[in-house]
Amino acid sequence: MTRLELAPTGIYSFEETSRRLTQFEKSAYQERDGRLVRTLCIGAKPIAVELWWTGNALAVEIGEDLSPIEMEELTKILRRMFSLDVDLTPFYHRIDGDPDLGQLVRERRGLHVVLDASPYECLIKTIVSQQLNLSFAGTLIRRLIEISGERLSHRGEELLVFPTPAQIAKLSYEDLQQLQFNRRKAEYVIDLSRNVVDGSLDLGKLESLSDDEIVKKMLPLRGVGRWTIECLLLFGMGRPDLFPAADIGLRNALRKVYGTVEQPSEEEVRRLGEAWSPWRSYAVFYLWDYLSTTKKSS
DNA sequence: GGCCAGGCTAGCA
DNA sequence: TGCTAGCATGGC
Repeated sequence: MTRLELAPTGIYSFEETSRRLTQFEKSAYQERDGRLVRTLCIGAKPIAVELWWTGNALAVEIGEDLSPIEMEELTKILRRMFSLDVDLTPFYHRIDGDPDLGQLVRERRGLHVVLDASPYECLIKTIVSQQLNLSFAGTLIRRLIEISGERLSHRGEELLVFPTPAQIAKLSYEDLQQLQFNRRKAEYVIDLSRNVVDGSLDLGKLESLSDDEIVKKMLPLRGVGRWTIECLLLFGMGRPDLFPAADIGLRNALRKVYGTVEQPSEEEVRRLGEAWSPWRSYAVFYLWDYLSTTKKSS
């Protein structure tokens, strides 16, 4: 057995941060005895990790012994995924005086973005989610993992591991259509995975590129539009200054914040966003959270 | 029952 | 180059 404690940099609320995981990431995170349980891959080796908060650090427990190199890798993965090194102090200073966003940001103090385990996982989940309500999107993602992902036994329970590109590449379009994917979406997900497998798409190379370079590189891929790339940059790579101005959820959130009847246009949203640079990703993230935690009205 | 979902592509003008 | 129907189904 291995145990770690990872302290955050700056203000961090695990309560706020994990709330979203149990609400929107049910296919990846499960709650067991006050801990979050999920699978992760260290290199190619899948392991089950249990996570909880000690009061000032993220505690991690793994049911097996890891080598020092694996420990180092796991630490790196978790610090990145849970944004433990993202100090939000400058963001809070920037937003505190904002008459419209100030309050909703204060109410979520310490809420951090939790990244997907890899850019590939993020891309697949984002493509599946396009144009669907989040609840149904979650159902489709779970079904995809169930038919193609590996199983891992943990405390007498079976946990699912997010499939590798090779595992999804092996599926047929009809396999996914049977899960209620539409034909095109089935093609996007499988074709993209096949591109990763045959080496024509190297997602590992994205890390060294700028946001704009990544947009240029990814846009020609079928099924990948601007919104999808913005989500990849935000939730797959943790880039801090993304603003998906066309996003319907963001526009709904802003309509609610400003109490307007009509949704703001993409252009208006973009202009509003400029005030929150270079922290636009967190402004969007808090607005999305605001939208999903307040009742729908008008 | 109808319209909208944290979009995107292909086909048409 | 710009516009829009169609997608597959759940949720409200």
